[in-house]
Amino acid sequence: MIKITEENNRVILEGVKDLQLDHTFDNGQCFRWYREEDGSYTGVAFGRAANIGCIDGTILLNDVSLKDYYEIWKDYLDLERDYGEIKRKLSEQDPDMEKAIGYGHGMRILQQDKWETLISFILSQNNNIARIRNCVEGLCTAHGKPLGKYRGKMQYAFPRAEDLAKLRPQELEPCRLGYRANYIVETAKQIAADDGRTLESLGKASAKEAYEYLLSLSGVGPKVANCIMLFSMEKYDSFPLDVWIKRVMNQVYHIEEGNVKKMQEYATEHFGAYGGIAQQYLFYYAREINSRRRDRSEC
DNA sequence: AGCCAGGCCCAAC
DNA sequence: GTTGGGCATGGC
Repeated sequence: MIKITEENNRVILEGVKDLQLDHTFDNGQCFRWYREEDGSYTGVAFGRAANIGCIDGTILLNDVSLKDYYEIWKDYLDLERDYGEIKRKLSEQDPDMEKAIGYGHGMRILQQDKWETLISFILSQNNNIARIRNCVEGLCTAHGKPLGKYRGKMQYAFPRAEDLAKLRPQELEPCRLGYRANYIVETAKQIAADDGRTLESLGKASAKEAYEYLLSLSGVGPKVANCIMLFSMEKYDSFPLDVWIKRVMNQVYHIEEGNVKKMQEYATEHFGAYGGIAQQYLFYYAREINSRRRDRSEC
């Protein structure tokens, strides 16, 4: 059980298991969290800026009220889910999965805002993570509501659909989104048309229903749709197949390169309801061992 | 300096 | 229904 205390505009969580900040914020599922010198992360979600740190296994939600903890951060960090159980089941599948989970053991799938996830992953196509972050930040700075200065930097909410829907693609040129600017404006129009109601309703819709609606949006194909369902709609059987995972499916599970259908079937058969979570452990592991980034041990 | 990136669209089969 | 070229941009 998590022990929750509040003091000095900060919420302290003791007894949180299976959460390591870099595994969660630096695994490619989100683009607006920045690592500080002390290993904490500063970012914006659902229109709130915050800093999240970890000392000796205790999670510190800095500049967070108890009210916001219950209304936003508890679910955002997916703290009600038992990842120990999920990891145990997935680890039984094969030694490579076990190894990937050992590597990213503190990863949790954030429950992000649907609209923000939609736009962010349209921007992700044929792009790299470092630049996706710049694209998202540029979009927020240019078109998001200012939230005031926080930790030495002006912070902005993610832009609203109705604001982006008013733009001409050309007006997004300063954000350097490339050809994706057209998709952003088109999709913003589609979402703003019913004030985002359909998009929001997809959380309770079937995976099939959500998938079909998402594919109807400009710039959303199978891979992006699966990311949106996994990272913002709690549809954990969604299995996004990007270039990294395709590589893993080929090299580790020996499925012919490009046989997407067989890859999806393999995921369904072996990882089932937690396919998307399995996919994220594999993604993080595959990328980390290929980037030999600096060691980041922490609690 | 090139290669490549959490792919999708659209035309041509 | 499947396949392949084209695609803006900049990190590395």
